[in-house]
Amino acid sequence: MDMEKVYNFKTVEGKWSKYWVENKVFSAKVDKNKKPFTIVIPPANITGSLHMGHALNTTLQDIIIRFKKLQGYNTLWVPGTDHGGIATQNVVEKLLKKKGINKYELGREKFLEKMWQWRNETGDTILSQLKMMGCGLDWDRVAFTMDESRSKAVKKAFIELFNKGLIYRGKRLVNWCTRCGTALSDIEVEYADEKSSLWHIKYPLKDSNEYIVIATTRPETMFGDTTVAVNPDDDRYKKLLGKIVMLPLVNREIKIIADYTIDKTFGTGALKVTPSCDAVDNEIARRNNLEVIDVIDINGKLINGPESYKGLTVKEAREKVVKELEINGHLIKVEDYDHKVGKCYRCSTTIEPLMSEQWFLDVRQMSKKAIEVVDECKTIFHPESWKRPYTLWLENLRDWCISRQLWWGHRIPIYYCVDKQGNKTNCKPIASFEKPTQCLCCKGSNFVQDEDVLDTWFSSALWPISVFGWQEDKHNEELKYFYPTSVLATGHEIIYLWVARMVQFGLEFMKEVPYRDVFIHGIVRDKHGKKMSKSLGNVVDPREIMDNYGTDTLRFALACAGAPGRDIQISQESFLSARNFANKIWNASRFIIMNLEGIENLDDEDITAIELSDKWILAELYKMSLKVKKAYESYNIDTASRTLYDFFWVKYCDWYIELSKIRMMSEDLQAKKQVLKILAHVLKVILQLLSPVMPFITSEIWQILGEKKIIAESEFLNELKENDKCNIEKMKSLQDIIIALRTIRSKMNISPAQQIEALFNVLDESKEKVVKENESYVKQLAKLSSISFAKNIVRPKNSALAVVSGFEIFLPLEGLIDIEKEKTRLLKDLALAKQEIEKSTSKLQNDNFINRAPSSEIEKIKTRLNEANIKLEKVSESLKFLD
RNA sequence: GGGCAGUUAGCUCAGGUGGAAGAGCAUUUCCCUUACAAGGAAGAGGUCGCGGGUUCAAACCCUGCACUGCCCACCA
Repeated sequence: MDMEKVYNFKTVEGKWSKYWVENKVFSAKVDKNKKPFTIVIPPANITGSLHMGHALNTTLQDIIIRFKKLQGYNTLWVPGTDHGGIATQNVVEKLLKKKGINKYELGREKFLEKMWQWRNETGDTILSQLKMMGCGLDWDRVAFTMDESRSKAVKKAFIELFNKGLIYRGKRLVNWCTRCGTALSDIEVEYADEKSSLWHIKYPLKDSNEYIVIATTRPETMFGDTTVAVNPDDDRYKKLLGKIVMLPLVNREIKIIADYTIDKTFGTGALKVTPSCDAVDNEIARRNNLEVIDVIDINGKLINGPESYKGLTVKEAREKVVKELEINGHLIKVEDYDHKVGKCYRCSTTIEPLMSEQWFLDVRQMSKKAIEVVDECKTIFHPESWKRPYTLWLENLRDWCISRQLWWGHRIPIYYCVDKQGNKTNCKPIASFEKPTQCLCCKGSNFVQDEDVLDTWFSSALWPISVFGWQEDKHNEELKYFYPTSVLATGHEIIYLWVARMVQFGLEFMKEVPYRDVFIHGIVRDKHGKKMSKSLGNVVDPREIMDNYGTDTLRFALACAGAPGRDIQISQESFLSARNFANKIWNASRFIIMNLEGIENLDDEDITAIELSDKWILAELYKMSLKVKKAYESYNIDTASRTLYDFFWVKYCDWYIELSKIRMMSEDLQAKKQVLKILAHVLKVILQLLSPVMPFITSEIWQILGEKKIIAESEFLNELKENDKCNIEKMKSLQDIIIALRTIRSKMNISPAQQIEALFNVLDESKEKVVKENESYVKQLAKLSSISFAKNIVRPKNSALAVVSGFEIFLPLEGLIDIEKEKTRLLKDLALAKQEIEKSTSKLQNDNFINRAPSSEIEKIKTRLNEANIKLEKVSESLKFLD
């Protein structure tokens, strides 16, 4: 077998990603004899190309899917993309704008053609990137939130909800983005700090010289004021309640009323109430039956104010109002004031709250049920700490504004009856899949469809049921088998936008939660903890990492990067160790494979552990395997990855392979076969356990090892239940000796090529046997020419000393030893021993410790004290000779 | 204003149920020893944010506080 010295990921990765797709390795069918394990991918927006967030999200899901497949589940991971509503429309709008095309001039139909063209040309970019990443998705099931079937699901859901009376139309205060020209739901508004001013304005009382001062951040909305509100307990204003004030500049009469929500301590304690521009004010107006006067239109320009203001932008109007108030002496003072201003989550334009006719979804019942199922652990958050934010959000949720004044999206399946002139009649609108033929009220046959489209998250919320064909009429086997899905993996930024809504819709339409587990992972940040963004220029492009270091490297680095639920910081440097790990795997495997050449009949079935090192590595392997599997099961992907790394590098390579070298290269074919069997077995188990994280390199090596089934389709090898802890302890003694001797060699600068002899003075007879039996280990790894065991050995001149594992070891180093260095070393040892004696003694002299600590703990301390005492004695003795 | 996380070696982070502080990177010394220099061996580096408490024993449990980050919220 020809294996390069440095792992060449490029050829390996290309080969396997192609293989998995072409051979439909991850395709799944209903199979009632097998348990399903299902994940639906969070559908990426079609504007997207792979960024670190996707890379993390999909890596974690792929790890879970591949692990479950190895465990024998019928796994299914459904791929797909999202049409992405505003985000996508914005991208195409911008592209057209560059070409000088305006969407309104183009018209709805032509614009949608452009949208579809764009979607068809670039919308699958991210899917091909997921293939490159090796994601074990079922590529026969690619879904798109706006394909025919998913569109049907959206209509079906809308019609059902409408007919239940849960979807209603109403004029309400909504979040309006003047740039996107659409309403947004409450969660689509992001708040940003903005430096502004607080203007204190005099509102004069009618027929009086008195006035009340209000404080506002939005003076330009004053033309929509319908009252001034104060707290009923505010002594300053009690006498003014019910009085009339004259609204400055327009001299309209408005009343001073009391409302308990007014904060006496803020501003002047008096609030100008503009019900059409502010949610709080709107509430006050509702409670007090106040008039609502629109002052800002959907273009962000003033209406209904004085003639000279009409058509001004908010900014222009503000400047003008302030100036006029100042001239008229109404402006008392202007304070600097920082506050949060709502911004569109897609284009960052300042949101104007304004009155608008929209479709709303009544979420009260759905929210209640969505909270219940999480309380009852029908769906479990990992980590659990996300349960509370989820619940709190649902508890305070207001009805969902689901209509958007966009063109790209699912057009609302509502039809209005129109008369011959094309004007809407007063007949009841009809929710329907197709244009109705006859009006139920007036028997008319002319209809127009609602112009609006649905919030993109409406179709996302249906994802776990729509991908399994809930919308299709035929009896649905797939939905029954694969739903509820097993786990949803996502970052915490879309718990509200998406996760909660899927639970609501899943319960509403299926009477069953959409997934058993929700695995919330962190958001990828740069090495300074900043969110990655193009504007900050701190983006680490996963494709670049894949190109430079390989996909397995990217995946491993991400898998290790953080504990569940915590944001992770990642930098170029963090990929180096993963890259090195891949190379280490390659070379260790290459070494085993080289030695396997020409050896036949290596059967996993009859592995016999002959030596201590064999028993030890099998015991460690068993321990590690349990730990890794448990970690995968509980979504502790970082623990699984790190455990594998450590085991492979330290236990397997640094110790077991090193200890096995002699036998591996031995002339004795029996001995050689025996050790290679274990080496190969351990390697295979590691490869299997690691394959979910690093599927490429493990698949390749697995194949080179001669396995017929590919690793992804293999089943976990049985661990040899070698779990005798005794062997781990025995090995520990030997390792301690080896390390002690290596330390001396290193301190004395003895070249690795130079073999030295060692005299082992036995202090603890119980250890003698193990070390004697395995003295070759010590000789080999500490590079000794010979070891002689005896009792009461006299210290040879010019020798170095190690007191370890029940031995006093002398290394005669005539001509090599540096007496001063040895002295320093021993003095340090001595100090440590003294410290230990002090600590242990004081513990053992403490009656409370003796009475209350478990006996095993007391024994441990006694042993420690004993060893320290021996060390102290032997080291001081030795120091005398050095003078 | 609430809620949630975090604070451990120079940097990035691990540390189930409390019993002598760990890794990677960086750093020092030695070594191209026939798998790997993207490597091997050895070392240096930490009063585990601060103050109380519980306990024989606290990085870990309880309680204050400080700082950082995130999310939510109608102080105009």
